[in-house]
Amino acid sequence: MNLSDEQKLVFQFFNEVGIIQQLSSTLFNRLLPKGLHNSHFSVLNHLTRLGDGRTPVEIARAFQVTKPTITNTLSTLVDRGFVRVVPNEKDGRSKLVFLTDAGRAFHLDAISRLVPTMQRLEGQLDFAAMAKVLPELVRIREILDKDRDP
Amino acid sequence: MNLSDEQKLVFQFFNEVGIIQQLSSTLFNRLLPKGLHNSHFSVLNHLTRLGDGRTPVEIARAFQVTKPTITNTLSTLVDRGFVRVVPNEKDGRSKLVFLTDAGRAFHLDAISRLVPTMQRLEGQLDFAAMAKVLPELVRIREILDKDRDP
DNA sequence: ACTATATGGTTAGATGTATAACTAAATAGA
DNA sequence: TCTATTTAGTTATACATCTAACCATATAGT
Repeated sequence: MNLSDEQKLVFQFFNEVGIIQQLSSTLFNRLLPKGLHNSHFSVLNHLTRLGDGRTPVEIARAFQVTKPTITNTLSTLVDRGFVRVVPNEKDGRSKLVFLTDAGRAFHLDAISRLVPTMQRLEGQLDFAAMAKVLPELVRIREILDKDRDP
Repeated sequence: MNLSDEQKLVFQFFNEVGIIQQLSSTLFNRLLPKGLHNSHFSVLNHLTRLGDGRTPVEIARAFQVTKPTITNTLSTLVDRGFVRVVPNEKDGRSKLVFLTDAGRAFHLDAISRLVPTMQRLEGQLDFAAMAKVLPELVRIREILDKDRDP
């Protein structure tokens, strides 16, 4: 029982992706203050870029994490005073997440922490290559995403 | 304070990588028996492909995980009887990891579990694209890897 | 209108991985 | 040779994320 060459390729691909994810998330986590992680920053970034007033499930879907995970992430952000979570008038089951002023300030501060590392990477990473690869990654992500439920 | 377009690209790239990692590892984890994860299978796969008798630190470096992480992963594999960890005669500080027969058998069994999913993905994934992207991923991984310690 | 199903969210529990701090052994430099 | 530094590994601890099970509310089918 062996894997075909194509299956080995898939495995190798996911292996590289896993390592890059590990290295990059460790890199970013170290830049954030104690107790705050990539995931918290990402949520603030998402709400800043695309607008707040979204439900937890919408946010969970955007990052492809489970509902308990987003509950946990949001509760940390609430404890830090970076978001407010209020009942949704339109739907009694759900809630809406809003950024606070402190949350917006923290987001700006976090970005300023990231910049020096980004600039260091700029000297080494091949942006043209990354830009070319990105659409392929998006397609692969979409396929995996569609595949996972049935 | 804003990110440049290039910095946004880097962020978007790592974001896609993170999501793909999450989806793929969840996919594979579900295929393995209760209590065994991607990480355990990967170690067995590594030792099978490249030969056993390696030290824990060598294995940790191959997957870019920390020493406590590999200690934990190996202890699970030892508990399951899939590897033996013995003192290294050549270096009193270190140990050597060997596959057991049960470990080899489990590895084969795990592969047979993966095959149907792999075949399902074969119908959807673009292997040519993945093969083209892979070398770029390797280069990016190597840059991140070099960058992380200094 | 009522019941069954689907959806949003939380709680409980398990586990993988990280950092910090430690011990033991090897190596390098005076 | 002796000390200082590096390297291998473990232990303690924190935390993000997962699955399973649950409650509350909304929607659909009869």
